[in-house]
Amino acid sequence: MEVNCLTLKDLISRPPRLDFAIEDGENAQKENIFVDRSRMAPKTPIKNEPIDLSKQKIFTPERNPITPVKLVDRQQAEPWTPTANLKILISAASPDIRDREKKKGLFRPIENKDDAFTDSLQLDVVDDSAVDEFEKQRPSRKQKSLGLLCQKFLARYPSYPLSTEKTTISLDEVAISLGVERRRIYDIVNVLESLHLVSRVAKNQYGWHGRHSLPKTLRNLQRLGEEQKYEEQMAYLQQKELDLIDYKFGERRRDGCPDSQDPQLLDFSEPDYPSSSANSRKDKSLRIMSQKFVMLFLVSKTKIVTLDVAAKILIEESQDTPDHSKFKTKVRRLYDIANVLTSLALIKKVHVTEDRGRKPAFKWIGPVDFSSTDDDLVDVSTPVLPELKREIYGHIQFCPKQKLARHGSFNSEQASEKIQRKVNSEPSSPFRQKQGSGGYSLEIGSLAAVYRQKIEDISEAEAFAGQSAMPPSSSLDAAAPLPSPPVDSEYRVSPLSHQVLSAAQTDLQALPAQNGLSGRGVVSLAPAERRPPALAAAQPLLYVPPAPLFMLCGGLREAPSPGSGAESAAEPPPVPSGQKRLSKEREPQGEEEEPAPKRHSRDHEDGPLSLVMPKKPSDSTDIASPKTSENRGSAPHEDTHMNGQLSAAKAVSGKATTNGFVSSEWGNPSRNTETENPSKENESTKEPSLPQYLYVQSPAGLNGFNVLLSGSQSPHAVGLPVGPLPPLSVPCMVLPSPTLGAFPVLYSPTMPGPVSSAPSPLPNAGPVNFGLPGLGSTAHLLIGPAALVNPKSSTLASADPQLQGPCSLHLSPVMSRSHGSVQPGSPAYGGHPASTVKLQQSPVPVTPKSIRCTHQETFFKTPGSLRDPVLGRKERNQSRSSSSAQRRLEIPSGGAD
DNA sequence: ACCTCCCGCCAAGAG
DNA sequence: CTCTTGGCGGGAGGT
Repeated sequence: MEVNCLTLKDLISRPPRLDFAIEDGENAQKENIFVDRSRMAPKTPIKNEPIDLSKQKIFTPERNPITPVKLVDRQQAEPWTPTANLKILISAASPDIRDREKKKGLFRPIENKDDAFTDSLQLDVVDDSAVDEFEKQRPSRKQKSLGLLCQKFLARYPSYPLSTEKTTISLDEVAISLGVERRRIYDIVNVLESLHLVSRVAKNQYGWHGRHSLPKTLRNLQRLGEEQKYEEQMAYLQQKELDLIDYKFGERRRDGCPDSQDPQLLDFSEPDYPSSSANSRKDKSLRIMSQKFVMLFLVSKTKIVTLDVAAKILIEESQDTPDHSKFKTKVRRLYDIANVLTSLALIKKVHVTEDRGRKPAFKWIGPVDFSSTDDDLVDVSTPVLPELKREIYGHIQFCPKQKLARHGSFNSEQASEKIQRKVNSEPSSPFRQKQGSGGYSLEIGSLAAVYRQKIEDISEAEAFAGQSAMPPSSSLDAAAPLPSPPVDSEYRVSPLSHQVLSAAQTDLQALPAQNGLSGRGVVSLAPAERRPPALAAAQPLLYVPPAPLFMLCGGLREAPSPGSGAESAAEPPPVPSGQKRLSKEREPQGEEEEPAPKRHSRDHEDGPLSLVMPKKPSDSTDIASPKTSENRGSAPHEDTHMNGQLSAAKAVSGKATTNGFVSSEWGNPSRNTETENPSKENESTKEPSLPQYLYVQSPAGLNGFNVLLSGSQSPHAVGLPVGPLPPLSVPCMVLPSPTLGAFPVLYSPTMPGPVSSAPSPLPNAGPVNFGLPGLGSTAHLLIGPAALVNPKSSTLASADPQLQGPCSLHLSPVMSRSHGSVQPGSPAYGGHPASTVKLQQSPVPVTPKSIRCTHQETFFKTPGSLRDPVLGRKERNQSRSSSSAQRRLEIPSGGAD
């Protein structure tokens, strides 16, 4: 509270101008802000007002000539955005944290400027030094870029929301929250919609689907692109001068595939997608352009598309007369689209040098192999949980024989076959074969083999329903949610002592499993029955389920909690306990996806491998009492699955029953940043500490799988109290050594028993969260691509789910390279898919957002409800009133509210 | 000078 | 008619 007061003061004291610029990172970003500054007073007051309000948000009422009222509305309480408040509080609470945050800012890549900016601002404010800085900091054009905005946007939602969750996106809210005009949001949403990441639900409302269907969508687009013969067109254009070519194109197009189809095409995957009516304005929509643009990449052998070629093709298709202005316009649009795609870590900027010179181009860095989709996998994995399918894909899991048997759907062989089939099949996609797929396939194949063996071995084992999913192309998508296996008990780990683990951290491999285990931790493969009751906290034990389980997944993103968006806004409620908050914050944002170039850069800084705890948004309360339930098993798989994730998050927040696992990491280093500050928060939360893992080399019974036990992370760092460890809470990871190579592992501490229905979003947690079915709620393994340790790549794996995904799967070299190549600065943080994280590096949880969850969720989720909240209404009204100015968003409320 | 692409006008669409 | 969407392109920041 005090902090808040201070903040206000500071703000007030500042020169008015500064205020504008500053605000939250969010606000800062607004285009409006700048505009306002320059124009404010003189020019259109009306329009400006809203803006001003938002910007000024409370702090500088006086300043605002225009809209004093709002100030009133806003309570004094909210000098800043909630997020800002949180940050402030945090910093006030801990100088260390503050420092860390600062560091982060420094580390952050350019893209993160916003965040950095925000952070710095806040910090500055606190410090008082600020003014100058403000001025300096005023958001640059880049800070206001669509790509950055998109990252923030993505950060609010889980890449792989639980199927059960329905996240709705209120454009108004988002715009407000992000501090931009709605128009900008349309641009983002349109592109996302083209990939079916979102779908329009109603006016001003979109539903968030996440990346679950991305592979499928891409596959469809690829197919369409092939049908359209885009590859040929591109090749043709590239060879010849665009100008000359044009007309030819037209001819070809007609022959080949009708453009008209395009709109339809869009529909393919999701129902929501309203088919666009034919020649309406919509035909030219950004959505369609986006799909076509993506198709070009998917069809291209080089995976590189130059904007001029893309523009040409688009113009052709649109049958517009190819005049120069049209071309220019197309290119502008392509940049818009490219920015969003870059934020999704699907493409990255490159330059192609040709005779003519350097041409702007983009390279596809997203998933290349879409072959394995959920469908098949579904069968394998889930007779039980149909729903999981979606969530699953991209993940490989092992299913206990029993379950399978139970369902009667198949036996181990079948399962393995399916997997392999999946992997191998798909002749249809050239890409996969071509690119990295080879490596990928191999891996999968080996995994499948392993899987099969395991299954056989397991006969006795307990069952848990596992789903085995192949990692589809999606693997690239970083954040695939792990299906958590629900359940139960089979795998338990007792917490390991930190010390022991710490040793491991440094060099996992150095420690033979045996060694490590012998002392404190024992790894035993035991069926559930066997598993001993909870161990004393001090002694860590690892039980390994008889069958190996595992695997990899894309990122985990669990919770879709909309909350992320709330970040700024959501935060409002004072954080009850610092701990809780922290834990929450850590949450990466969903965004995992995100893309965030920044992420990687940051990531490494702290954590070695990190675990990512999903934070659980809403249930902070729960958190407190972790229920370590050893037995969560009872829960249905679905539940478990969800729970697992949630639980993990909770656990984290909760203090991780375990030892502080929670704090340590956030897994997502890369996660972007997202929106606001979250990153800061997270960081603060995070610990620099190393990840502690105990590496056990293929313990007997594991068939070559290596087990990583997470050491506790230094809870202290986070400030989380180290609670008694719940007996089972030790997270562990089992990796097939040979096959997988080093993966970053993220694990979530055990979850508190109950899984809240509301999933917590782990936005950025890059790492994948696994729930081992056997484990019970307690043990969840998260593997974050970022987290993955790859000896080879020094780069940090970005937390990004997206990035991660690939990593975990072992992208083809090509892919990895490309990622690596990604410019750090570029928004495409995604760049390091391949990168394996060094152990030392822990992915830094980038996303602070987690904190908000609870509040946020509500905030975001129910737009309708949200709106009601004062702010929303006001804003709307205002905006509308201002409607004359058509679009200005009024952000007065400052989203924060 | 060229690449990028922010910004917001203003019209099509939706309700 | 009001409000939502979003095409469009001027013009400015970045290199």
